[in-house]
Amino acid sequence: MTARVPDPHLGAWRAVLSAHSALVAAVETELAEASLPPLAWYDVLWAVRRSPGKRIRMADLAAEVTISRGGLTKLADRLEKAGVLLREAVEEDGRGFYVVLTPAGEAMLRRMWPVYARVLRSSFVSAVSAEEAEAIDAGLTRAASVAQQRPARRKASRSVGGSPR
Amino acid sequence: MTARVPDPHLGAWRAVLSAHSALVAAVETELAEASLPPLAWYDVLWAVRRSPGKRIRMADLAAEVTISRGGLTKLADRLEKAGVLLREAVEEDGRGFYVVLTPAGEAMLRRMWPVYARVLRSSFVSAVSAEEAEAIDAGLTRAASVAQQRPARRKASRSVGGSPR
DNA sequence: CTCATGTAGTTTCCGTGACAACTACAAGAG
DNA sequence: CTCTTGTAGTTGTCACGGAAACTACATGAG
Repeated sequence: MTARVPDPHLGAWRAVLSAHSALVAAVETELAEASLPPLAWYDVLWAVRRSPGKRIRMADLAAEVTISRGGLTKLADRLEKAGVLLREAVEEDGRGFYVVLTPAGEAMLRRMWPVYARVLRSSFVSAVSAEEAEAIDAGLTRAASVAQQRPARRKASRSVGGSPR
Repeated sequence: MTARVPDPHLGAWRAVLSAHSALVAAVETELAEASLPPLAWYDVLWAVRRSPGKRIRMADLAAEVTISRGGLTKLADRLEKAGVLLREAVEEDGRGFYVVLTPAGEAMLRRMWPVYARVLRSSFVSAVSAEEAEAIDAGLTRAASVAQQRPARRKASRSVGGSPR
């Protein structure tokens, strides 16, 4: 029953799981305490903000934030209702929309990032050395890309964070 | 208020997020293809199995698998209905239950692990060097433990001013 | 013993996301 | 053109999990 996964790797994988859940939970908690929206909103806003032209098609956005297209439609509905983004019809393609941020959306991003960053600094930066960070980045980026090759079928979870600017 | 997070750490955090989502998705896919239950079931079964005496209280189990108590009640209901676990009343405490595995539960675990392990080997072990694995384990385990200190709501955190106890 | 308070687990209600069916438009073949 | 097939996005349905109210039992003060 001990299917061979080397101990160091098994330990590393467990660490990934617990760091992920602990940090995401911490970020969500801090955002909620600051009366800010959940991390999912940040992911979407940030994905739009960093896209070329600061606009992005729904399907591409869904891929960016690793959510289903149907799920994104509803998430975007909420964001639009909150006034932080807009859907603009695409001239050349009558089926599609560009998602763009409103000024309120940009502002929201600027309010969320410091909270996110504070958690990262206090829990992640403080606990991980620069060398470890390099190793984590290198190893896990490779693993993620290998794992993504083989999405026999899909499913998803959360995505990336970064600094707005 | 440009909350700065060092680049290596930011990159590492992004890598954690994408590796987590890609690998979890891959495992879920493979489990589904093998007509096996989702990862959440594995987590529960495995947590029970590795507990001292191979039994564990509901609340402790909830903490182990990072799920709310209410959520665990329902998950355990499904598992129990599937015949893979049982709730045994605790003699000394009329409120509580021990969760224990049935033989079918042990068998389920033995069928699930090879699938899980296969994905880990093909996506994680193959992409991550032993040294990187060590660094990932060390760094992320530390980060997780630091992060876990804080997601709990502001309790009597008398960190300031007064003398402790 | 009795009462107040705390704890274990369950239940109710609600928000969210996956999946598949569906609508509208696009694009290439003939 | 027109037909077929493919793609973008939305909608309906469903399963799952969180939060808080709730029940039953435990425990310590008096």
